[in-house]
Amino acid sequence: MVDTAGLRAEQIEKAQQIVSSDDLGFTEPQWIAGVDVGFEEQGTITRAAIAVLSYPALELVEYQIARIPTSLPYIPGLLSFRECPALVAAWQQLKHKPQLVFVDGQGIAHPRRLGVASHFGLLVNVPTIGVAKSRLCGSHPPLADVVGALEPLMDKSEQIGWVWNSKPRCKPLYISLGHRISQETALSWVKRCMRSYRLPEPTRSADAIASRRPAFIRWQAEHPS
DNA sequence: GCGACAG
DNA sequence: ATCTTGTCGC
Repeated sequence: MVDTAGLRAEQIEKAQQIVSSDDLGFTEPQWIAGVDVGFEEQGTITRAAIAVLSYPALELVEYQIARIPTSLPYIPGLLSFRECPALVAAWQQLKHKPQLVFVDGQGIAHPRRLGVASHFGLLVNVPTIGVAKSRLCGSHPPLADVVGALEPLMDKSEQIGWVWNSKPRCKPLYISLGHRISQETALSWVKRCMRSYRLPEPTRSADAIASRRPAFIRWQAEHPS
């Protein structure tokens, strides 16, 4: 089975290494990436995808896919151990190394402050932001029913992220710093990468590729190579 | 003890 | 996450 106690202990140690202040290494990034995973063969194969977009144009300039045997089932709180191996493999295939990465999942908005965005950022030493579609832990005041409504995501008295209405009539986004970025800066970069959809472009592109959405299949057909 | 629980 | 058609609302 899985040594969950050991993995949780590992998270507590690695969380100590997370840098929660701005250490971006850039003024204006040239490339921003989105990473996400999908599955094949009843989940036995994990398919990781990384979409590198130019900034500020937000156009896809490169993407890489890595397929790895799934080593762990999905266990709330231990998602990074299931997804990081494939994500790191895809990262190593990149020709264009992005200066900032958006990860589909939580950053420090995690029981032990090491969500997949933080764990991945630490493994490849790159600034990361966690953009999740639902909540893992923490609480927040009711969100006003208007676009742009924002509330801090709290755990006890500590702010671990933000809950933000990115689009009308859509569930909010749970945004938290992953690594080498402050929570304020993380939120500002998510806002700067929005293009009228619920999810920011880097995340949307990565999801389209990882899950083989029609949008990506079409893009692929139009771009020979 | 009971419920909650990223993807 | 993944399996999937139509359908409701802007």
